[in-house]
Amino acid sequence: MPELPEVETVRRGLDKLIVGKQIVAVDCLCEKSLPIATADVNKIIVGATILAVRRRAKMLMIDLSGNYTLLIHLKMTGQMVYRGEANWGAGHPNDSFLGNLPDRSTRVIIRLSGDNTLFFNDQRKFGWIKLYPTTEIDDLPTMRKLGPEPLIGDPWPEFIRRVRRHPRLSIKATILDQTTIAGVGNIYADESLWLAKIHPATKVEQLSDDDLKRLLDGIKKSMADSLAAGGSTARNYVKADGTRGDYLDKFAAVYNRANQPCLRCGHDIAKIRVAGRGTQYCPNCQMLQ
DNA sequence: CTAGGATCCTGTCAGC
DNA sequence: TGCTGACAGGATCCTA
Repeated sequence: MPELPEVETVRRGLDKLIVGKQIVAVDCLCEKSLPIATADVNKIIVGATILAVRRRAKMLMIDLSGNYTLLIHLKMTGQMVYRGEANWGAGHPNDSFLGNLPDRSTRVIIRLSGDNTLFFNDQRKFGWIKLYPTTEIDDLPTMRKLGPEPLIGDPWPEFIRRVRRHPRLSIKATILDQTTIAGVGNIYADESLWLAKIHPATKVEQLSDDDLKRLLDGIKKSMADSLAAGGSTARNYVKADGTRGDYLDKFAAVYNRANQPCLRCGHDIAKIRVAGRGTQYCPNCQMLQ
């Protein structure tokens, strides 16, 4: 699912397409995906104009006129697809990008002025769209606790302070924790650990500040590279012009490459379980300390 | 407080 | 073919 680069890719797409448009109607096909009272949907969302699209960690914020904001999390399988004057989609990669919509993964349909439509598709129903007064967003506990943004400003001082809070935890579990650093998921965890030559199961207390500096650099590099290409997807991605690209062949050094040769040393990439997640790494380059 | 595990859902794939 | 279990890129809640 969408990690930071993918969510930022969604944000950039939506920013171009929906800002300035009015929400004409909202169709809720799955209550769990849109836990907002129908009365509020009709009173607050319908009729509002979209002012801005923001992102923090893996969450999207769509600011509406009337001082309300839609807070969106795509979780594992959420995606946004826009149909109308443009044909665009980003998020979890599957054929819903290209097929007729709505389909059986469609959870919410947002109808916009100018006969445009925004589909929120989410196969596993883990994602959601919530509504808050704009001024309350920053005060939400989940927002307040988030670690620094990897690609904004200098995250290092906060990153090292927050990593060191968990000396006995594996480094992979630590960086997957959104309160350590924002936006890292399973792909970028594995990729950045490979770049830094750190075994995913290493305890934090075994790592030097230099190790952790390399790891943060790896997080920044893998995310920046992915973002430059329009966000990764495991199988394919649909670019703004509707064509498909293949991320993994170009970027991923370890993710989804079990039993294939390490791009650095040629040793077979191994797959193990760390922090309850499938974990790929090079047993030769990434030694356990 | 910490760390580990179960859990929310649907779909796909490997193995029998 | 049909069944079963494992697994999937997230994050929260529960337990010890």
